[in-house]
Amino acid sequence: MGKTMTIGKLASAVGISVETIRFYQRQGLVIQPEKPLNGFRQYHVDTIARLKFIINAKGLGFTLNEIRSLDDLSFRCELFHNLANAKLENIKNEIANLHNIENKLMNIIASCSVDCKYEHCAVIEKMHR
Amino acid sequence: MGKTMTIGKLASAVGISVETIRFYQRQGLVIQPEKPLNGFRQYHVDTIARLKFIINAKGLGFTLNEIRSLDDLSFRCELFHNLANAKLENIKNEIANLHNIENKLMNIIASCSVDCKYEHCAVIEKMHR
DNA sequence: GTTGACTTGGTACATAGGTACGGAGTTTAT
DNA sequence: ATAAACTCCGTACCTATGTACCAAGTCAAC
Repeated sequence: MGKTMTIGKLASAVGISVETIRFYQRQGLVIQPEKPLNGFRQYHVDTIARLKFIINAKGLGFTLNEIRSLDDLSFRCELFHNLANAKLENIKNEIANLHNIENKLMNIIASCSVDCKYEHCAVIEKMHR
Repeated sequence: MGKTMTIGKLASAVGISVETIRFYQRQGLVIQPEKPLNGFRQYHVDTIARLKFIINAKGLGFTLNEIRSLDDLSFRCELFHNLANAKLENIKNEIANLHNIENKLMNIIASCSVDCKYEHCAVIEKMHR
C-alpha cells in the first residue's frame, strides 16, 4: 500500500498545477493511476519524487522528450554521463550564440554613439544592407 | 518607377523563401504591393533592403514583434539606443541563466564521476529530491 | 501554342510546453 | 443535507516562426 493522495494534493506538494500534471501524463512522463470504480484517482507518494525529478531535469535544461529518454538509462551512470555531456555541449553552443549576439549589439550601440550625429540614425541605416 | 520584381526573385535576392515573405506580409512587416488587374504583384527593389533589415534585426536577437516596433523609431538614435540596450540586458540575462545551467550540469557530471561507484547512479537518485 | 515554371490565396500543420474552459461527478465540511 | 471545493475528461487555445500543400491563374520559352 503506502500513502496516496489526489491530484490536487500532489500538485501542491511539488508546487506545480494540476493541469501540468495532467499534461505530463498525456506526454507519458507520469503514469496515471487506475481510476477506482467510485471516486478519485489516488497517486502514490512516490509520484512526488517522480515529479521532482522531472522538474529538476527541466532545471538542467533537459526537454520533456529528453527526460522521457532519461528513463531508459535505468540509473546507469555511464549513459547518464553521455546525455549530460551532450546537453552541456548544447548549452555551451547556445551560450556562444548569445555571446555573439551580445557582441554585435554592443558594437552597434557603441557605433551609434559615435556615428549618429544627426537625426538620421546611421546604425539603423546600416541594418538595411 | 524604379526596378520591380516578382516575389520569387525577391526571395532569392535576399536568400529566404517565398513563404517566409508571405508570412512577413501577414505579420505586417512587409507591405504587399497592389495586385495589377492582370498579372503578378510587383515588388519594388527597396523591399530587398526592408527584408535585409528584418533579417539583420533577427540576427541581433529582436523578435518579429520588436522589429515591428523598431519601425516606430523612424531612425531616431536615442530611441534605438534604448531598445538595443533593453535587448542587450535581455540577452545578458539569458546568458546568465544558461551559465547557471552550465554550472549545475558540470557539477552533476563531476559528482557522478566521484559518487557513482556501483550500478545505481547516485546523481540520478539525487534528482528525485 | 503548349509545356513547364511561377504566383496567388487560403488553409493546415509543426514545435514545446503548457493554460483554460465547461459540464458532470465526487467528496468534505458544516 | 446542502454548499463549497475538488476531480474528471475532452477539447480548445496560446506564443513564435515559420513550412507545407492545393487548385487555379499567369507568364515565359521553345
